[in-house]
Amino acid sequence: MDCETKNFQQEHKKEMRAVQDSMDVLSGKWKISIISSICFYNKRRFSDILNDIDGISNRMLSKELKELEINKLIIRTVLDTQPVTVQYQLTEHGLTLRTIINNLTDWGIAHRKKIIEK
Amino acid sequence: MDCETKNFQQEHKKEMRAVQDSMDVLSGKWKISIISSICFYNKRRFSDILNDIDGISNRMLSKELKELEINKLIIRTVLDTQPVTVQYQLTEHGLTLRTIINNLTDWGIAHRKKIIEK
DNA sequence: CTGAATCCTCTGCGATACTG
DNA sequence: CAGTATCGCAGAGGATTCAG
Repeated sequence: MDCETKNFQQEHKKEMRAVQDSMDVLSGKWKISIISSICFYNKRRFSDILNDIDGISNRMLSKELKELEINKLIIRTVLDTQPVTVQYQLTEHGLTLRTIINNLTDWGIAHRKKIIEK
Repeated sequence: MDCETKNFQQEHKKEMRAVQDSMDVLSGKWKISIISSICFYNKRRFSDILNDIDGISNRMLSKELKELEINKLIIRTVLDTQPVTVQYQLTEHGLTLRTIINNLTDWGIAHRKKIIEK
């Protein structure tokens, strides 16, 4: 393998790794949807997210939110209302996902059209 | 709930659904990586994809490729070499994922930096 | 309201081996 | 090389109940 070809390969290896790094944090059935919900509304309470996402259980939502918090993508804030409510918002780092969310939204709409028109 | 608030809510409901439509097709541990591999190289053979992605088994690759083909994201082409090789490439529709792939790549790189610097 | 805890089910996915 | 067939399991995820 000549040098050019080798560099070509390695360049893409790096990109592949980057994609996989993203997926490590974002993959799973719910993460993207949860982030989207918070992203669209800026701030969002637990029960609201629960309503936004069709089919998710509170058990799952709780677990996923915790992971997202550990990964520094969202911030959890307890409001001292009665009864207690909890608000989630994206961190600055989490906000950098906004582009991806928007792309996914657009693509989802386009994809649905594509499927229906068949 | 007043009318403005209601429209506000429904607008986002629609976006939420769009995101979920995307995820229906793209979620899972491997799909995005597979599409990325094909996307980066334009055309890619089975065994090459197998090498690009760390940890995937041929069983999984085969299954995922089939699903992507059903969803009209990739095209399978059998080349009459000896022994047979099979080439995959993105459809026009699949190519519209390029933006998302690129964003995921960039985000993955940024995220890794973020994690390491802590 | 926002979870944690428990229990149980189901399936995504890995390992391995075999075919054209 | 590009799959298919089988087997088996860990962990994802549902339902329900309890707690602060």
